[in-house]
Amino acid sequence: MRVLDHPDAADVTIDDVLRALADPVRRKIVRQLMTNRDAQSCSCFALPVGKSTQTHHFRVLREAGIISQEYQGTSIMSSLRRDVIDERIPGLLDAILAAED
Amino acid sequence: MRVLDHPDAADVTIDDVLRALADPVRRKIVRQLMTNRDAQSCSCFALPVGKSTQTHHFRVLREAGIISQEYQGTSIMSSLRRDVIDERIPGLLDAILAAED
DNA sequence: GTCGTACTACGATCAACAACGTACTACGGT
DNA sequence: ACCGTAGTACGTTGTTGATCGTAGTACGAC
Repeated sequence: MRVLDHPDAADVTIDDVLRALADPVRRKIVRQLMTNRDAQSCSCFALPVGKSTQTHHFRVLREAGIISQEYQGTSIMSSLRRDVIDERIPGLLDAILAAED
Repeated sequence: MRVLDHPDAADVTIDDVLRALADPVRRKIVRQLMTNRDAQSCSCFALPVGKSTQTHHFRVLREAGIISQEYQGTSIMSSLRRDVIDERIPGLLDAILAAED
């Protein structure tokens, strides 16, 4: 069972977070994770890019500290690290969710 | 007297705004404009990049609708379009200002 | 008009990044 | 053991973007 590593809350930088959120595909992922609060597998997201590109975007989000991912069978369940982002940049996620894309 | 054009509030997209704010130099400009509320000339900003690069960053911010700029003599006075951003993406600027960079 | 200041325009370079396809791994089910 | 599913890894391509330097413009002051 592979394990993915996630940055500690203290290592989450506003720079990484904003760079990660400056892409519409990744914002779509985040928005879906905010509205459906449960962890979801990557294939639950109808993204307009190929599979390997999806992998890339999920990794960017994970490495920025925005989502957490853990293996569950052949799937990876992703969920929002709301506590972390709300601690580091309070209000950011809500502001982005509220604004229509 | 040259005139610079600015996007209408309605044309300001979250995509452009987030892309613009995903750069530390541009965030520094925005943060300074938020704390010193008056319009300031480009040379008031101690930015760690060359002059032509500064021009580039100011233009990105202006074209994203985040700042307005107008000529005043040989200088260009820049100010934050707080009303526009607060209308389009309420809470975003405050969230970014509050978070330490 | 001449000079200095403030900024722009243009062209170049280099790094970052989004996207893809193919080949691969890991796991569950049969 | 075999197959299918879910996702990764790797190498590549094309685009965007940050940076710079140099040359140029526009204005104010003298």
